[in-house]
Amino acid sequence: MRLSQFHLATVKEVPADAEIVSHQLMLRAGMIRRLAAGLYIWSPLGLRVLHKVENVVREEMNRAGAIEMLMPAIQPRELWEESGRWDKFGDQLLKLKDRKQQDFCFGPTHEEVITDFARNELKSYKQLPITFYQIQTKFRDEIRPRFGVMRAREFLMKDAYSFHLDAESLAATYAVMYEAYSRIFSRLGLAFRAVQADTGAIGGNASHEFQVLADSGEDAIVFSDGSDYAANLEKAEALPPAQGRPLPSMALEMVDTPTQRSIEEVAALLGVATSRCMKTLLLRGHAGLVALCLRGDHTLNEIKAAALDELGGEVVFASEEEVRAIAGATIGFIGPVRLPAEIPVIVDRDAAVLADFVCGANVAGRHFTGANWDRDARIARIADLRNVVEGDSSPDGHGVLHVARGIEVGHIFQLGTKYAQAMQATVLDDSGNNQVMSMGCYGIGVTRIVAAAIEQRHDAKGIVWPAAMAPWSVVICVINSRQAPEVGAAAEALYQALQARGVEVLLDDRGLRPGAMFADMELIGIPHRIVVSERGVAAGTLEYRARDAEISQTLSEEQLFALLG
RNA sequence: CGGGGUAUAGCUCAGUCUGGUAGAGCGUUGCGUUUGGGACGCAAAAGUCGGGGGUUCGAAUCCCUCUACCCCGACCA
Repeated sequence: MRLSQFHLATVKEVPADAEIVSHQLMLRAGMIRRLAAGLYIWSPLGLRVLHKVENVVREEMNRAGAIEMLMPAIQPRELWEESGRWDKFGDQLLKLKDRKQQDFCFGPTHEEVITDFARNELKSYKQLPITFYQIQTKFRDEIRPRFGVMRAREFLMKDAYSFHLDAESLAATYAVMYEAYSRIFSRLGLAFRAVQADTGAIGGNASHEFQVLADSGEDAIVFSDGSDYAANLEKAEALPPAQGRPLPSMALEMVDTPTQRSIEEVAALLGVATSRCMKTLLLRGHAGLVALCLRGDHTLNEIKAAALDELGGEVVFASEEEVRAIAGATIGFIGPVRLPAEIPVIVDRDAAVLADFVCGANVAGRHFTGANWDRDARIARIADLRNVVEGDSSPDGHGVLHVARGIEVGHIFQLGTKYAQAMQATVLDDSGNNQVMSMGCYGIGVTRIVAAAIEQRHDAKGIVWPAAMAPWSVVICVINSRQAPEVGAAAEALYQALQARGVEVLLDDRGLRPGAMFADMELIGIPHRIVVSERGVAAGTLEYRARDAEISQTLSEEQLFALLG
């Protein structure tokens, strides 16, 4: 590509609302332009990168035996009524009406459509297992789109769906997809981890997320240093503590804590560690309030809490009024001691082995010291309620957990029969009986990968693309060809020679001053740069510099060809 | 949806408190000089000051209202 014939739209300044590096650099490099909240135009440059990602994904899906197809972005309401998600999906589902006032939605995902397709097309167990996939635009009306293309409302996704006669076959394909995903992210040159995940809204059994490691990531992931255990923070189990609860050694005593409402303030006032304080949270359960107790230095895991029978699926904190009415104190002075008997106290495993702890007295401005379970407060039940922290034992018993940030770029699920059952997708088995098919689903956020790659690979000058994602492999920068025609001719010859070898080459023939040219090429992250100038032409050598190198080197044409393969 | 904020030239922003002829840098156009790390000179184009309403002799500025966008919390590829 001759740059003079392309539309490169780099800018020096960047809108103040671009918060993370990838968003800023994509804007500065001119890869994307915002159209509306969560909607982005992909410029010619951006599209080249997007296509690179798409092609790697496509190649690996094909290699794994999946078959490409394409489903409509717009889907009829009836299908979503069948699965029960028309209402359940919530406001993220963009609903539309056509001219006849019939209801449709813009697909946020395609389980319904593919299951409908499968029940019509698949009649016999002999057609199974089979995996379909598409690379297609999704729309989710996110509550808060942000970080540019990282969390946009409209985005490109590769979604695959597999169909099986039984769970064993599903597990086998799941393993194949797991491998395919690992290959994809490796080929794209990304540092990533596959972690065990909560199945969330999509539902089902086993599930893994593929997380690109980046400090700006929105997800917390944990992994063991003594095994290959890795999980989303939401999912990671906090093991019961090794030691049991010591015997009480202090008497229960009420102390004044007039303005100290937070654990930190109370601990500081009383001169005790936050780990000796009891954090008591009042939640609204389906049969009245429920108290959850955690050690003061631990945080509630809302996924674990939501799964408690008493809460039934969601975590809703009690209002200030409810707290005051029941416990006689405002938030900040709540504790398990002398709580009304109708409020069950569910205690975290680590909180349950505390003795002589500090807790709210259920009286405004007062806390207890020397509180002890059984003697002073009832335990209705002990459960795993907290988020694991750095240094906890790994749930598999090997090693210690570490916490990192990640960007979720892929997610695979064993859905089981959830959708096939609801939509009656059945096949005949080998004894002629109808069997509900088992399903797997496998998503990759194609657009998000582009942003995640930049988060991981950039420097002060701009993007540093991994080879597989670069819009062009090499750029030829031509210096002052207007006054030195032999320079232009040499650059043109090299351009032709590289093209003939199948190298994706960009010729910067814009006639800019060198500084401006170099800055642009570094911003957009071209991995290899050749400078053609009067002195190089005179010497018969090429000046080469890798994007991630500090200095240039002099190469012969043969050496360059060898380098670029 | 709750809480906070922003809206002025293509972009980044000043001007708003204290009402009085619309500003800067970058970018763009033309001419000239330049050509190894975002050049320089001269000239120029470019604004319904987010929309609507009000107060006033006079509104970017004060008041009301609507809209869009952004940030902090719950969702997800």
